[in-house]
Amino acid sequence: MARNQKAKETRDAGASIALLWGEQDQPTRGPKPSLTPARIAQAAVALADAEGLDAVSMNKVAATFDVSAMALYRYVPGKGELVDLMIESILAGRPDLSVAGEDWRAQVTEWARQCLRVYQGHSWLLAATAMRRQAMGPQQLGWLDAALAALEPTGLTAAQRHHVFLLVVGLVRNLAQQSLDFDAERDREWNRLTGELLERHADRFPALTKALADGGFVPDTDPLAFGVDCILDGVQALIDRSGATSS
Amino acid sequence: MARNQKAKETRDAGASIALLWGEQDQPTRGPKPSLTPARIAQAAVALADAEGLDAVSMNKVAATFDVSAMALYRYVPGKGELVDLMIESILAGRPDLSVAGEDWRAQVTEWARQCLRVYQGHSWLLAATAMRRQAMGPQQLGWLDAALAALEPTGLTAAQRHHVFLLVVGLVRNLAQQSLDFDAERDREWNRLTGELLERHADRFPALTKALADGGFVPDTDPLAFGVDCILDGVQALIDRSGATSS
DNA sequence: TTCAATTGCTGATGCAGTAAACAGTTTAGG
DNA sequence: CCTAAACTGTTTACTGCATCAGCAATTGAA
Repeated sequence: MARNQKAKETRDAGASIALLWGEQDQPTRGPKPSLTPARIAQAAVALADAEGLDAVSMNKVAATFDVSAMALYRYVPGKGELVDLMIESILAGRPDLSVAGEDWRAQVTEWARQCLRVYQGHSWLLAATAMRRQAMGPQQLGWLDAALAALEPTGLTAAQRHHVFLLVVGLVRNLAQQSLDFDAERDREWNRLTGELLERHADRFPALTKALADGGFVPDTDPLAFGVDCILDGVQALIDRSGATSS
Repeated sequence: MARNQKAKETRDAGASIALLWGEQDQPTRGPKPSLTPARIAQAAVALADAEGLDAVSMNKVAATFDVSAMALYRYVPGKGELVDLMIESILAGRPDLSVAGEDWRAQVTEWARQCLRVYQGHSWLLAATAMRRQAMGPQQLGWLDAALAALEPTGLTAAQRHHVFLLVVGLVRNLAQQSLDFDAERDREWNRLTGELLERHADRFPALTKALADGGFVPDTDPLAFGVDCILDGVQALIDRSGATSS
């Protein structure tokens, strides 16, 4: 029970992974393929960037190549795998943290900033990663590796570094979500109406009401820097503590 | 452009919100309605709990009441709004933080623990909240209010408290995601295969490889406590700093 | 040259959400 | 009391989706 996502994940796992890693022997006989998984993924990304994730259907993607929908299935097992490829596609290139110097805090901050940039540049990424299971391809692993590398000087255990990584990713995703909601003007109406309701039920939400009165949720500082600093101050405290313990 | 989610969110926003808040004047004339939005939402939740979010279709939900799919549209504008109701339904009841005493750290920790319990009890919640825009109903606002209230003793600004809230939610959601991936046995195969690939390309992922060798990502402590402590240590540092500034 | 492998196509299937029109039920207002 | 309006649930139908099955054309290996 609790078969959370798509129930039909029974398709050959090996094939999907080989696809993600680009490790499939191409055929010798037969007509030359006119497409590649990568090109298909690129087209899908362009479509999603322009019209949102819902606009990405096998038909529409195929249409950009003047090809029938079923042709895509010669390159990609199904739509889910296509989404995986899309994700890998926009994560291409491991983040470059060298601009942040040697300081691990600066490096983690830079990592978060670049990650956020990706999310903001592709508004569908949030939905896409939530839709699919945690199926990490090489590019995604590259980002993970970069973050863990930045955290190595902290001296934390692998598990601890992983937790910190999760904290930072969570922050980035939340900020991305937030900035998506923010400039969606059709949500203004919604916020206005909810605001009215909130006033009417102010007694049920005392802290929230007070917070709104206090200037509300308009960020006064760079939210990313704030969040990362908060996390990393916590990490620093952890380092100090374990250092004190071990000495 | 970048019309992230469903393109057809043009349906009357006022009606959806009235539905969420239960603020709709019920009719006098006509046959007595045999259903209520709340009962429909409950049935949908049961379905999602048992068979996953994908199993929640208007048809299946309607079938549990021996009613045609279209009958549901007399109570709910569309599927999106139904999902919103499902979310509100399982968040019913504001979290009770009194067991944690007066300490704000303990209260925030307790909030996170209860929140995580909800996510883990309803494996579809992650996907559902990611699918929908940030459309908070009263129950969701209640959780937000409780968190903000717990953070009031910190003396942080409203915006800062909101950021901390986002950090904690991000943490909880990541942990939920993680524990979902963990006990999904059909992902074992996937992890095994990816592990092999990773070994073969160890040079591309030095930090990751080393981390795996170091005992990997098996959590050695309570991940929730670790994350919350990390965040709250950061908050404490922030408090100390601003206290020093103002004095 | 022959044949097996491979590509891309057409057509069909099943399920999803939902719009429209309709038939039956209840109550407010004359 | 009676009619008209409001309301409920149904049937039918439309659109779009992912995907399966089978076919025709192409191409390298034998």
